[in-house]
Amino acid sequence: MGRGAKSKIQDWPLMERPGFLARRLHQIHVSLFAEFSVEFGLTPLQYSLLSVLSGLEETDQTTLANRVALDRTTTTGGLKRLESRGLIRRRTSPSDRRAQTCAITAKGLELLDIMDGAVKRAHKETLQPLNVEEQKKFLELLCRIVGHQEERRAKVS
Amino acid sequence: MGRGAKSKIQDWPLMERPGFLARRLHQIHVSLFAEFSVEFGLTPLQYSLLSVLSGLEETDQTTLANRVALDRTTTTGGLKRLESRGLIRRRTSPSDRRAQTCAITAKGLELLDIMDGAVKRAHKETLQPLNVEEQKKFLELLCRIVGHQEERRAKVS
DNA sequence: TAAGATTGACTGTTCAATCTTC
DNA sequence: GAAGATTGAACAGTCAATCTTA
Repeated sequence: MGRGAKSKIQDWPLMERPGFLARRLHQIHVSLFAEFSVEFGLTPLQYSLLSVLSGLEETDQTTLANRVALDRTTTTGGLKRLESRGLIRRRTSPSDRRAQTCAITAKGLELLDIMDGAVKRAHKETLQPLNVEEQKKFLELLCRIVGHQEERRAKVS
Repeated sequence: MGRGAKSKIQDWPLMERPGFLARRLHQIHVSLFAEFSVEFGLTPLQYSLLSVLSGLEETDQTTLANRVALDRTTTTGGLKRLESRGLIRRRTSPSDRRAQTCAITAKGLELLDIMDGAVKRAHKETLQPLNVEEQKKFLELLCRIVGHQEERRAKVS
């Protein structure tokens, strides 16, 4: 039972590796999102930021980054692109001059409203190969993985 | 039943949106992969390329890109990084002077061997929040989604 | 013309370093 | 010093344009 006796990883098909499948799933959704909503010029990330902002009052960037589970740097980049299109506004926090706060604009709310149907279709289409029960089960399991790993991350950092 | 009667997307929690969860799952795996194998300096993508190459003879880049479901440009980038570390070698195809072929080197095979355990742990840890049956079910559903969407992609292009 | 690859541009992602403010 | 943000570097991913060769 020395080393070499167990199967090597190159004998493990890509389609059975969780990491590979995770990358593909993400890739597929981004592709479908683009397909359904190219004309709006928002990426899934930018859309997430905008839709979360729509449910919040003026918020500082760190809080927002945590909400969408993003690096602060990535958040800054996305917000800058949204700001340049007038979909959000940013300013220095009046209570803490280190902090930047941001809020959605009327134009941003309007775009969200217009995109609503296309975005829902993109999400739906991602799971389309499964039947309704399977979709429910899949989302439940996926949600548990993400939820637990978030706790894990919280412990580590 | 006019527009506005149905629930807006901002009332749809991120943790129930397939696209958001897909991004998070991928993010989590990349993070775990890094955690278990920083010392080897390979990313999951580079590892995929290397491990697929280990099971193939000298292969042209387009074939390899299709195998790992990657854009040709992304593949080129990854291969260049592997080549610069001497883990693979590339050359112009003798049969078609437009094509580049690549093959793994002894050094590449050796690295794969050393990394084997860490990589398996990273994949395993990604699904750790689920019990064994759930993991099996989850992978099965995930695999079906990716498989079907691949057929879809094939049809479109 | 079409196929293979590369380049450049833009976005996303993380990390380290830095700057400002607390 | 610590907490906010930004900048720069490196890698990943896609697309359009270009170059070479078939």
